[in-house]
Amino acid sequence: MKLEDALKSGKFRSPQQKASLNCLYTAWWIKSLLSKVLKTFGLTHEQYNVLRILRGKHPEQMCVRDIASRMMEKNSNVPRIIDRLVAKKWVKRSTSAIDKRETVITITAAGLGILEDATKNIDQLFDSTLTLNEEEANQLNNLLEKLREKEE
Amino acid sequence: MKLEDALKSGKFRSPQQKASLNCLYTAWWIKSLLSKVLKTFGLTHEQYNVLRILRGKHPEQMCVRDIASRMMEKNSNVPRIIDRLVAKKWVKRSTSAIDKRETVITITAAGLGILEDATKNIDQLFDSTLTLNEEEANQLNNLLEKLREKEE
DNA sequence: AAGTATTAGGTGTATATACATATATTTGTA
DNA sequence: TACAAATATATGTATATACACCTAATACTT
Repeated sequence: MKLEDALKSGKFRSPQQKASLNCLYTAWWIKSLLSKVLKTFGLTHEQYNVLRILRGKHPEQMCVRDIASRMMEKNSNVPRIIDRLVAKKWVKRSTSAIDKRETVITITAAGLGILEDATKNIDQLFDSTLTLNEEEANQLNNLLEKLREKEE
Repeated sequence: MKLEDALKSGKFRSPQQKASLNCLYTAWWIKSLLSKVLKTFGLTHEQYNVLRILRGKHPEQMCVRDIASRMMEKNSNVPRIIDRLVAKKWVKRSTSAIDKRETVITITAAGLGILEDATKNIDQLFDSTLTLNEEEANQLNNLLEKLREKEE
């Protein structure tokens, strides 16, 4: 669907402005797809992101700050997301012995299990829904990274 | 910045998967840029979106449903966003005479004023920060629309 | 070593998303 | 016409974002 139709609006100031809005809309669209699957596992997008980050280092633990620095949305309130994951017993929280300010987080076996199941479903959905071929995906990645070139 | 650096992660399952994440991250990045400017005007991203939609039809009024259908994030809770805009006197809310179920919204002169000021600032920021040329922006638009091809 | 600055994480608040449900009004139909 | 179904919006709840501020622990400075 063209962005004009999605937003019922025909006017954009420039292709560059349209590209920004298109990117925002596409991200919303992808998130909706994701959430539809994650919901069946009792996960939110952000909780899923934290679990994936933890699996990346497993069996090592990670402190809250390390997790936060790997989050997509850099303002995520990681302690609160971890609250929910602890409640569901998908991660464990404990205080670091070396630096008592630090909270260290470990993903549990149950957490690894739900992550694997959810990931399998998401991968399937994405493979069947996202229609870019490899070359187009590479092009898109390059353009997005160019767009963000003046990143602080 | 490459996505790998932004997320401190080197592993993606495929260029397609990376493209999805890249899109989510870029959207977050664009939103942050936007919010930085909007904040100085006491506006949020969504409030700004509603004001722009209203200006598009001004001096006509719009009902809540019409506004909602033009929002980027289709699950936006438009009545609540309008609450905040009414409180700041940037829009007026009244009941439709024809269909008393409908609430019709009009942007005020103050609303148009703040919108113009904010838009001027945003356009400047974007023109100076987003580095794609016209051809690249068009390419990006095409790829994003292709990505969403299987849109319901 | 004492006192200050910095750092890590937790907590509070306003606004938003996502979604379920409630209420008022209108439409359609027997 | 009366009543059921549909529609428009508002409201409630859990979770998230964005950001300010608080507390405890560590590091730095003199």
